[in-house]
Amino acid sequence: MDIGERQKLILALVIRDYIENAQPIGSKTLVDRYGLTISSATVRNEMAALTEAGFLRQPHTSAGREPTEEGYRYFVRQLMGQTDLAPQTKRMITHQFYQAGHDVEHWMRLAASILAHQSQGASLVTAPHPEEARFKHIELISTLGRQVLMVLVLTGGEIRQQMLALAEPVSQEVLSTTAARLNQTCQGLSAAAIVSLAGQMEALEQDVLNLIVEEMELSVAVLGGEVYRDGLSNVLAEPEFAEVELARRALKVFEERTFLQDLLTRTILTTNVGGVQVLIGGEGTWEELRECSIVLGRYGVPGLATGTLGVLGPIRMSYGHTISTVRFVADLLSDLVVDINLG
Amino acid sequence: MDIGERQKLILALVIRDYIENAQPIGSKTLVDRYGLTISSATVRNEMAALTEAGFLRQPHTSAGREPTEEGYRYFVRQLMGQTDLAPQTKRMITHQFYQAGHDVEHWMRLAASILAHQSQGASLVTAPHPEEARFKHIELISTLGRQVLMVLVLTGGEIRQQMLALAEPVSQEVLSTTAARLNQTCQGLSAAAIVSLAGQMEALEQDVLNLIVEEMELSVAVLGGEVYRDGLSNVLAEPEFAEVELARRALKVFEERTFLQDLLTRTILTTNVGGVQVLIGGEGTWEELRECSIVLGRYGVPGLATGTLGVLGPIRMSYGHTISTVRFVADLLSDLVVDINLG
DNA sequence: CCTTAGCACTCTCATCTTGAGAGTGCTAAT
DNA sequence: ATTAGCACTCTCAAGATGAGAGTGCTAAGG
Repeated sequence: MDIGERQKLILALVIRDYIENAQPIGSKTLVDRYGLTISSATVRNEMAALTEAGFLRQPHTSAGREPTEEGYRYFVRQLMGQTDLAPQTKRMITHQFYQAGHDVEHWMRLAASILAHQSQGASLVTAPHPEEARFKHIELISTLGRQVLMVLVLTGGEIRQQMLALAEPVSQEVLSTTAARLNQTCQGLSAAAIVSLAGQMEALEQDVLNLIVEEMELSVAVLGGEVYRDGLSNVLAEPEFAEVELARRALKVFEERTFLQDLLTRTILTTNVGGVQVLIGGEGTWEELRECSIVLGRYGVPGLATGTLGVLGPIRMSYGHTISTVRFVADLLSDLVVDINLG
Repeated sequence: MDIGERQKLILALVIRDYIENAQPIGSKTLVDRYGLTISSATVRNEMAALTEAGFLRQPHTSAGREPTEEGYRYFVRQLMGQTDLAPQTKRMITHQFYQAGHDVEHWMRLAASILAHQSQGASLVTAPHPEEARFKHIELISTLGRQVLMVLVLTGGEIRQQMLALAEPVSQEVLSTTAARLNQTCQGLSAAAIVSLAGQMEALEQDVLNLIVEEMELSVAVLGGEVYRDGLSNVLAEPEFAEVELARRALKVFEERTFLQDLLTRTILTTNVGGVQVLIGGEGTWEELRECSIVLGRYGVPGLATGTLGVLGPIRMSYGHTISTVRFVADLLSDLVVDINLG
């Protein structure tokens, strides 16, 4: 699918204009608006070729041209080139993270907020979780009664808490010694290894062990933890969602865990940490996202803990800026994961 | 503001019809549709009186009547009567909670999901947090390096985690003994009491103490913890939000923490646990919510830990069902808080 | 052979007109 | 007090119309 230099220029201009104005543009307007030194008739010919090639489209016989999904893909892959955030923007973002302290929850919210704000789209961030969970520390805390609170810390810094109902009340002392014993026994073990320890323990320890394994397995699930979202209302401001039904479907996708699960598992696997993937117009797979594009990134330390972050916007989004932002925030979050694990 | 019996009947019918059809209704249609034994002319007269009284309104000279905000308020307070969920619905909801185990995060998500689904609106649930935080337990866990993870458990079952950066590395053993000492010293104390302990400790303990106090104070803030949302896309399906700009503003309200903070602090204080409050059309205070109503409830155990839950929908929402649902789910969550604390 | 001026043609969109339908308020009769 | 009857008002959907934007094609020029 090779096209000439002049056609590339025209395609880029059409896309750039469409991203800004959300309206098809014709040959004459294009020449006038961007001061081209060729005539509109020439542009018309080139546009006809680009339409033939599947990069442009006419909504109706006598409107201008607008980019097709294929056109956007070509643009993002071949024409756009690497962009980077303005140093000033980077400083501002870094500063905000610096002020946020060391609370993971806080970082997640901040990341979602920054992504949403910078891209004027809806953002999504998943908490970092280990690709393979390993035991680090457990704590058992008695509440009033037979309920025990288990706090489980995994390598990668993830914390999971769960209630455990005992058959009969147990003192905090017994709980503490049990926890201490388990901390020693299970240190650094994987879920599978812990399972193999079963059978050689008394009832209380056995119960706790089962719960530990359960939580460790949940933790490895792609969408086990919390999902942080922001800027959902941004997408409603875009003119392509003037039709509410379209907006509703796009939002619904972002809201439902089952859908996100699907989306993330299918794309995450092919994305490396630090890499960014762009899904344009649902890529033929997701009907509900036909009017949307998604920029997904991954952060963290492979083998230790990773998370996903992304932005959803109209197809007509500003890819350069969004991709740079996702990449930059992903790098910052990766640093966080390193901090938690290595000080 | 007293109105006759027949007027009450007509007002109730208009509201009931408007909730169902989202369209103004005229005298003749009302008589036909509900098989009234009085003539349309009589209904016209009564409607004129209700309009005079401020309960009904005509969008334009020759449309039917629709309820005003004042009309809804009168309806909710005087006309509606107590409603309750169908036993079958209750069983279904209880069953779902029963299956969800004992994980607070899970309960919150489930509550939001059920509220959204039952009311066909957007729901919101805040995690339970103490009205006055008291120290219960602390745990210090060394990560690789000088970073220490502090896990703080408060009365009411709330757990807060925070990173602490030390000047120099400290072994897990030292951390454990420090934690043990603090657990003894601070047991059951309030933030204020812990502050007064300062000054008589070594550097490490002092650092941890400061962090504890900070977290305890955050915990008492109305919106300290996570906010769980669901069903945002539901409101977009309502015909009153065909105008996207309206929908966008309503969603934005639900999204921004600052706004929620405001909303909750102003209304929570006047709501008892188990009580339900209804805000209709922004109540003159919230311009962005002019097209919306909010049903807010509170759950938990006063003095121990409480949380808020609510539903946002169009003014034209089914108040009876929504209120019953909020009340029922609030009761279930209250049981959860009791469970956590009393086993 | 590539480029471009000129032109006839097409299609949308905003604006206007028009008539049916729904609803109202008033008056007079029951 | 209630209601039938009626003249009147206003909205809304369905055509009608014309300006504007854009296209493709042809033929002329470098």
